Amino acid sequence: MARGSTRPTSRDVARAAGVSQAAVSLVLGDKWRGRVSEATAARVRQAAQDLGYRPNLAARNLRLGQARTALLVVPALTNEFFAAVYEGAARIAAKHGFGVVLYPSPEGIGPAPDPFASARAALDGIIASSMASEALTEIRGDDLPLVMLDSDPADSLGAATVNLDITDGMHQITDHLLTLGHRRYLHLAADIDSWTFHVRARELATRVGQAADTEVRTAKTPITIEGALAAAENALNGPGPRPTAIVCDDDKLAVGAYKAARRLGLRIPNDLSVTGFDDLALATAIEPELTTVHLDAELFGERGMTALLAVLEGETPPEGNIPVELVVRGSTAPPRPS
Amino acid sequence: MARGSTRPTSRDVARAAGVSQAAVSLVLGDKWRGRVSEATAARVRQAAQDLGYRPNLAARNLRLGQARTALLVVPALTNEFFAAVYEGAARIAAKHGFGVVLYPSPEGIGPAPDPFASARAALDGIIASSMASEALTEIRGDDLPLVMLDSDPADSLGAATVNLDITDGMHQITDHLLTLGHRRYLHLAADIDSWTFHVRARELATRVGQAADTEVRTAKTPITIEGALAAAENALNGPGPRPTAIVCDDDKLAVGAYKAARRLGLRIPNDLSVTGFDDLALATAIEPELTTVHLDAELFGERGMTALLAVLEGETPPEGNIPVELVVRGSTAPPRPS
DNA sequence: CAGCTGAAGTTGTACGTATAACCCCGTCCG
DNA sequence: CGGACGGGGTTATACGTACAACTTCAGCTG
Repeated sequence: MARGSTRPTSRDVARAAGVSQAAVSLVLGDKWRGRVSEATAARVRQAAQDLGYRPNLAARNLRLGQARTALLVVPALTNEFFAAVYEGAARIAAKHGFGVVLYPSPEGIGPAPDPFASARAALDGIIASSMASEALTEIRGDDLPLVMLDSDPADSLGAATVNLDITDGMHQITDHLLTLGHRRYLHLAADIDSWTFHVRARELATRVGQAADTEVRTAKTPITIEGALAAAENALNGPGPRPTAIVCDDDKLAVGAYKAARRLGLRIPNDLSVTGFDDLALATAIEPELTTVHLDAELFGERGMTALLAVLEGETPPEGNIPVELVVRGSTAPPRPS
Repeated sequence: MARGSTRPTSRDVARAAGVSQAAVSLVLGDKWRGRVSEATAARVRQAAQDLGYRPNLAARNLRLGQARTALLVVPALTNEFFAAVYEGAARIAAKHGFGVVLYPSPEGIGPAPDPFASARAALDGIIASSMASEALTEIRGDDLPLVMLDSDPADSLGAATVNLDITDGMHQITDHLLTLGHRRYLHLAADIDSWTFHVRARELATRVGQAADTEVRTAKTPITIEGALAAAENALNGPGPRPTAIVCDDDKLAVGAYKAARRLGLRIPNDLSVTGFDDLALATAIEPELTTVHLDAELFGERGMTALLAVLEGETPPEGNIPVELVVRGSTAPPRPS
């Protein structure tokens, strides 16, 4: 681990500037007004510059008893949505001199080998996205401040929660499809026991159920294109009259639905309408472009970090869901008259 | 920043177990063989468990003079490719008790407000992916160990480099298309001054140029679907006989090519062959599925971290490019006989 | 039984920083 | 002219850990 010549410390800077180490700390910490003369301050800054001095973060954190670092726990970073959440969170964090370190889920990296590795970075707080709380308690020390994204506000154990307005998103989708005249639905559902997906299923069922002569079939699948393809094809081939619209829990599932439709010779949107959820890059890559609910993932991350910072300051984080918006593209149309 | 009751320290554990702080450090650091009795060791571990003790990383890092943390610099995390690079790097890092912290490019987060924020975490080394070195020098202290991914081995200023075998990837593509019989090519090129993209252009030109009666047109575009669409449409409408194959620097650009083809009423692959590069999730989402070069991004990240660890140990990192593989799907076919 | 050895600890210190508490000296006021 | 005051610093200390150097004592050997 030999780092050639050891890095200069504040003491080295002090020596070079002909002052005490404390003075260096004062100047560089911007707390020198009325304590150090303008001239010496300038000398110190120059010396720091010349030596290429960088403060030792470990020492600073130790002294201050805080790390200015938050942990973001996400299921999978390769999902564009969570990458955007990270970027939003990191942007706000940077504004406050905080860093964000990632823990891409127990699956992605494996559980920490020993109990200490889980505390890899010194942490001030945790933002957990779409996570079951069991996995969390291992990471969370005893009482690390916690903000939960995308989780049931009802049982978040006192942790602050930030959510997208999923409910409204589902309402917008169903209203759109009902207005177009669809009556027979297939719900291509993510096979994950998670709050958001529960909400989606529930809202879809009740909302559609309020109209007359409607029917909702459900097919569960892991969130992969192949899984969705198989599930959709299977469900579309099922008995009884074929659904005219597929509501997918996720854009990726919609891609599977597209492929199933193609296999069965159904044209989208003429023979079959398909909707997604998330509005990932995928949505506009496929043909026809996907009608889906746009989620502002970056804003989601920003709000999460804002909430965490509030908690750290002892304030109550702001309430309120983040609005979402249905984006109507080419994958939905009125059902073919039978 | 009040964290209710302060966390227990090794001294608290010592008190609880009736030993000295040093003994705690020994036991928990697994260096106690022949220094502490089995019985006391057990008592210490129990006490640590009971108190929920987590060592203070800042203090440990300060003591050891190392952070066990690497910085990964990537252009944009929302690009699935770089997210995968991260996961690979993080996996290897975790195995060695290292953490990985991200710096998603000057663009993504903005330059660090003050020179110190750039050193947010205490770092042992840097892995920079697809970056110009200017942006780096600001972050890199004076002599932080550096590994460069996806950069010109010839002018990496002594830093270790790890690369995918881009050259071979381009050869595989061109050989595939030449064998199919294509003679007129459009190169949809990323408008970025970066090593990889230079290599791609160069290899395409020379390789295709070696065959008789061939022609390569180039259209530059930013890496966005809309940009690629515009560039491709424009180029396809250009004067002279129309290209029969579009070679794209990137899968995302291929999506633009698909859209251009659709607009012009050209069917893929019958009227027009299209190839990508990267093999992102996009590649199998679009129809027909894209013939592209598969890059193992995770392995790329793993190799990058392995190289960095080697440098940190004072060893010479392993050489050799990572092999890539052409995946032939449905977007390429022999050109229509004219 | 003096001296040595090894087990089982303990004491002490250093890492680099931030800051509280102190100090010195020139000025100004009463 | 004594003392209060403030500008411009300095000295000393603590944060929590890891580890080198020391201590203590029981058991053994010659």
